[in-house]
Amino acid sequence: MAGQVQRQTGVALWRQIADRIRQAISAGVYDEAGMVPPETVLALQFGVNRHTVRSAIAALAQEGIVRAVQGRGTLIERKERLNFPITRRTRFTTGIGEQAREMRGLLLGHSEERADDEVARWLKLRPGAPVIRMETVRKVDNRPVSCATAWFPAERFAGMPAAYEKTESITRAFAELGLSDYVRATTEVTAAHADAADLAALELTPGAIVLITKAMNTDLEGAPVQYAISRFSADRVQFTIEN
Amino acid sequence: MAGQVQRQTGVALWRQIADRIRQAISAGVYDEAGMVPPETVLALQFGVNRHTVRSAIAALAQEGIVRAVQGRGTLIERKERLNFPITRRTRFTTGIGEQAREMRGLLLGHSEERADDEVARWLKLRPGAPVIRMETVRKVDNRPVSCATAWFPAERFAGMPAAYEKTESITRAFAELGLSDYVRATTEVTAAHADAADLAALELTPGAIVLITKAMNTDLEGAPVQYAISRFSADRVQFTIEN
DNA sequence: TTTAAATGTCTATTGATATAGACAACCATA
DNA sequence: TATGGTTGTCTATATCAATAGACATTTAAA
Repeated sequence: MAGQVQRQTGVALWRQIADRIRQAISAGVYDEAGMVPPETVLALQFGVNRHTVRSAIAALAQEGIVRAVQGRGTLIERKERLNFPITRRTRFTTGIGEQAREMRGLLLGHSEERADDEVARWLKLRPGAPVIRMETVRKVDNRPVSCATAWFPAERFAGMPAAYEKTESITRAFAELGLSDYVRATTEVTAAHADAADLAALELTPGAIVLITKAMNTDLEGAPVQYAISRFSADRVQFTIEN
Repeated sequence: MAGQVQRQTGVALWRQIADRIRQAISAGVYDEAGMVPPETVLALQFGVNRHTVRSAIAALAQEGIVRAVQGRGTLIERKERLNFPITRRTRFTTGIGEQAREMRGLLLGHSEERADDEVARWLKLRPGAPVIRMETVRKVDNRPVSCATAWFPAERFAGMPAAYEKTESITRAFAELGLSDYVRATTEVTAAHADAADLAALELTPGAIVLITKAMNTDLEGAPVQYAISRFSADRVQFTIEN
């Protein structure tokens, strides 16, 4: 927690400080006390005014990460960061495992459309081939952790939206459609600032970071069955790649 | 490029716009013209004043990504985003492949110290066991793309810093020390805002995003030989996981 | 050589960000 | 029940960020 905060960078001090505190909480720096240091201490630490620290804490409170109690201090409410293993057998539903009590996928919308160049390349279709597109949000313990756009070959998986809405899981939806097993072929990972759609879907505060994956799943014969662009809240998620 | 820009988020509009334009350049959106759209067009697109766009472009010019020429327009100078495959045989040096002309690792500093709990857990040592720590920066075509802290078991790899400084590569340094082959066992990926150290080491502008990996390499018998925390400039890098 | 289109510069104004200080309200505990 | 430590609220001020408009300067092409 040594590095100082930076001015005139286009990123407000209160936001930089909020990010730093969030990270410290997540790293377990304040585990012993179970609360964040007093505002005056933080102000001294970061070399800013107490009011600036208060803005940062207000933002964290808005996210539900801390709760300030007058007279006592600022309590840590939540510090988890979910871990997603990325392997040949990556599945959202089972990947969570025992890290949470409940997980579900919600279908926001879907349509049948023609594959653009990117989708066609990943699904190994010709551009213009019919595909099913699904917009989904995945929630863990009722908190959204990722939103995704997924494409499926239309001929083979016409019933996908209905099956997903019923089962709330890609794995189970595939099973309903007769595909009992599939494997993760490729995953690309990048990061960016959350855009407006992310903020809404993931209930984030502006300036948040999202981890973005572009993933392709195939059946056991190697034929692509799904291409998906998923956006994960970087505060709530990390990936683990086991080779 | 549809999503609008967001106000009162602690991230200045000019910075959000700079990030968006940088990403668009990197994605090849402007490849045809070889230049960024006129300021007035961008202002309309983002729904902001032309002066705000100018601030964003000034920041990108400072990074050396674009060059504004009066009367002509804003030319794109540089648009790379390096791809790093993460596999069982992940190596920084060879992973770059033909994406660049030259790559080198620079040793910033090193020390022998005792393993803390985290390092001990990853290297499968007892806490307090002696380890070599190295701080490095990796450059591709003379531009820094990542900085890393790496730990090695001290008994086995005492000569690591010297070997790395000489060979500028982990793989070659291991070879010098008698380890001819190794494999990537685990990689964790997260993202965060760049901190002060990142900004300096990676020559970033404040507010930038870094992709963070925690990686463990083992020898062919499965014994850990290296644990490293690397921080990559998210603008310059993406990861690909092939399963 | 003219013209259109683009970036560069200047002034002025408004709102968000940050600092500064003072004091109120609340909590735990000595 | 005091007291010290903490968060909450208020006022005031300075600086940065963003908008608005006008006009100069440069380039490429008609």
